[in-house]
Amino acid sequence: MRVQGSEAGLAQAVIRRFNILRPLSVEAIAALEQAILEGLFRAGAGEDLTAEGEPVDSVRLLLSGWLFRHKTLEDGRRQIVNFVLPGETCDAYAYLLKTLDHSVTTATSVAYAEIKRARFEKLIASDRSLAEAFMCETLLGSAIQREWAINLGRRAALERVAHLFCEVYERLRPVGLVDGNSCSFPVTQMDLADATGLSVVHLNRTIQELRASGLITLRERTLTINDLDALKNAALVSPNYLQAYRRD
Amino acid sequence: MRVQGSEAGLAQAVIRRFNILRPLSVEAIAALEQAILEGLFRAGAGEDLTAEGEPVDSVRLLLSGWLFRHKTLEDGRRQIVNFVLPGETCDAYAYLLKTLDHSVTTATSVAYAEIKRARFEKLIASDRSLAEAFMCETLLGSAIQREWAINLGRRAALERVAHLFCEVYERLRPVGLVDGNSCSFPVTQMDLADATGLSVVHLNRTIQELRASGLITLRERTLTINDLDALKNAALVSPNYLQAYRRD
DNA sequence: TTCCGGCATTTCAATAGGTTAATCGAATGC
DNA sequence: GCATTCGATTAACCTATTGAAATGCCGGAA
Repeated sequence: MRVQGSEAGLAQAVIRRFNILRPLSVEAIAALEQAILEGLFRAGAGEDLTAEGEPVDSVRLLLSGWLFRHKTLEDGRRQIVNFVLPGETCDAYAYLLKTLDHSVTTATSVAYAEIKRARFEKLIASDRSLAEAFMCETLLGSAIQREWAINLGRRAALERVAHLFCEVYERLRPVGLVDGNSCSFPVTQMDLADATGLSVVHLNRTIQELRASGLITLRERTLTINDLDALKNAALVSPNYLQAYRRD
Repeated sequence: MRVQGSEAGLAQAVIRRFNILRPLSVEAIAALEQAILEGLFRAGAGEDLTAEGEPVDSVRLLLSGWLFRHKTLEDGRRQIVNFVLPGETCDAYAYLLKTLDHSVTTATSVAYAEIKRARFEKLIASDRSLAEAFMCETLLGSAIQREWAINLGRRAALERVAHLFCEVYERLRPVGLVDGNSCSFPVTQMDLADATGLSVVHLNRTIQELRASGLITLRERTLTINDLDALKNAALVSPNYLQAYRRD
């Protein structure tokens, strides 16, 4: 759905995030904002933005709401391979590949900006820092993806879930989407199970355990981390993979 | 170790691979080859090329041999998050991030080319296709990483191992490193366990099972896939994620 | 030749996590 | 108001995978 009317402020998460990745000049920010405002869209929860096997010809920037990147096996087993959180880029440069290897689906209702390939290439050609910021976005996505690999491959259930909570919290923080020690967490247990590679039943057991230990509160789609250090400890969080989110 | 003397042919895997990612002009190929020959190195098996937490200031192209990308938890649990195979790029653009989030270690003795950041940037600025090829390299790495996520999260032991075998075979094929239905597979069972998120014991059992079913032969560091279709079937291989390896 | 170390293999007991299915509450549609 | 659906929760049972430890194998060093 194409967005009508004034939407000032929507681009804030993106700009904030990009500014952390690379310090941007005033002109670069204006150019980015301009490109965003030219192609604003909204979608409801549970809609596919792109499906595995399709070609893509544009870049999307998520302004608000959450997306899932996921893949499904023939027999229906599904793995959410990553979340896309507000301010993050959906598929920078993906038009270079023939087709997408995974699907992207809205977890909530979302607002996003769509920048067509030609427009995007003009944009990054116009400013070096902007191009680098998009590149960082891609690299950071890869780093997160690798962390998910060790999460799925080597962490036990409790550690996995705890880790995911920590990661989401730390990814939301720099764009201003955490409120004290709470943040939105609009994900069903089924989705959470598919993100952590667990069964729904065991995921539920695991969440109970985290609740019982007092580390987190999770209700009404809101996650509260009662003791971040303790949670990170329980999750065996790696120190380096989200570094680029921090300013020097 | 800096390589001395004539090393013609070493760059073949890289050039072959890049040419598949993007058709390259004669000049681009020459420039790439030139850059490679300027910084040839070798290393023995088991050496760290870069360690987690270090900054990187160059791009590496693997000419021969295998590398592991891996991460380790505090208590020693290790996950190999990907292999780097001949012809593949180690860390294009990684100098944009502060530090590396994972370690890269040689699995075998290797030859690689190291291109310093400034040299690399000059190289990609000189030719659009070359820049795009490096970009594709990065994107393809991400796609593979996502496939590893579903492998670790949702495939059962036998499927996981079968999938890894298929993937490696398909990644080696386009650079000319498969011989009929065989390819080199210089990975100990311990490493393979760390790559598939299994214990060594269970990995061993799983390999026995694959052998017993006649799908593969694995001995003396050589993998033979007796029936590729059957193996892919057992692995529930996804159709799209390696697409870019194929020419149109 | 012998000793040694790295790797593969086997065994066996223990368990983390999966499967199935039933229940419950809240929200939604009619 | 009632039926329906969706998500969360619980229970009972089951099995895939782990962990520890011992054994065997092979190639290299002395």
